[in-house]
Amino acid sequence: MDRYKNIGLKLTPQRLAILDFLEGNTTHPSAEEIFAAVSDRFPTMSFATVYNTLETLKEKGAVIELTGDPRKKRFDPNTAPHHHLICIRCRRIADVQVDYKIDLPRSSRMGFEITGNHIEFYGVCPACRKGGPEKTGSGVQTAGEESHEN
Amino acid sequence: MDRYKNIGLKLTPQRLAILDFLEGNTTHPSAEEIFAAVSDRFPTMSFATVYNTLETLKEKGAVIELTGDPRKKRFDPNTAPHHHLICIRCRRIADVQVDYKIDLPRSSRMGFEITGNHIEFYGVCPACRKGGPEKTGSGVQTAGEESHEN
DNA sequence: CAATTAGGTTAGAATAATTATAAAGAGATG
DNA sequence: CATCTCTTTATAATTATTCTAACCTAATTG
Repeated sequence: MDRYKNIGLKLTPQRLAILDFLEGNTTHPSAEEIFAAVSDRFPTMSFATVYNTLETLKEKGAVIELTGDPRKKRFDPNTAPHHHLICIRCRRIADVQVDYKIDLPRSSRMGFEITGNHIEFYGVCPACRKGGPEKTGSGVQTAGEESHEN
Repeated sequence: MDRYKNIGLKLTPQRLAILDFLEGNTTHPSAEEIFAAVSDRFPTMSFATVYNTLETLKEKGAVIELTGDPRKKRFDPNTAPHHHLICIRCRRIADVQVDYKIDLPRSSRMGFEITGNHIEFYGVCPACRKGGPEKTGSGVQTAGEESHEN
């Protein structure tokens, strides 16, 4: 929690509650899940505060907003460079700590100034493999991607 | 267009109009943009038809649904394996045809059965570099990712 | 050709997620 | 204490997407 003291952020009780829930959390929660968890111990919490706080934290670089789940925003308190493994059935997201050196050749940059990259691995998680969860259907961003496999 | 004849799909005028708009389109349009473009030439087009058709095409593997824009769904008629370069300001998405061999070591797969992967490169597009477009703010999925750079 | 069936399309309602607004609160400063 | 700034809250509004029910169309059958 110390890491938040010096980012020029007023640490209100609500923000602390959110930060406390996020700290060390590897489930990549959505705004909804954060709201649910935090309003338990903090019944006056408002949904707007969750979004406001997340937006602020994002600007300060204390959390990262994830893509990969087209249905809702998800947030990751782990701001160190890492990639993700996404279940195409239930949308569960796991961390991938493997470090890849991927460079986009200048000739392919289309004039963009590159600031970073992120790899999404797709797959079926153990639970879904046994006909488990599967709350979500619609496989996203998977077709044709198999050939990247080895 | 021939590629669509044999995927077991009834080629109605509406579907043809959508397919025609998508064909060779590299702008990764959203449902909204597709609707706007197609209802020009086809004023009776309904939004539901756009979503229905895209969902059907996705199931048939004729288009890919993209992640990378948290605000809306986007679709890519290019189903060959490729990656994307995303402007963190205006959310424009460009194709990256470079082929990367990235493999997730078995020890990092968390029991997932891997089906594919997708790299998102982040950057600032030429237009936004000159204080151009920038319709969107909120940089997504960029913090900490710089260190993947070379 | 009338009746039937199987999608497909449409308009509009309904949902879900997110964002905006306006009023109230809390803390710091002069 | 008055003022200022920022935060929080409740609620309304917006946006994107999905659902529903009625309608349409083409193919099929009798």
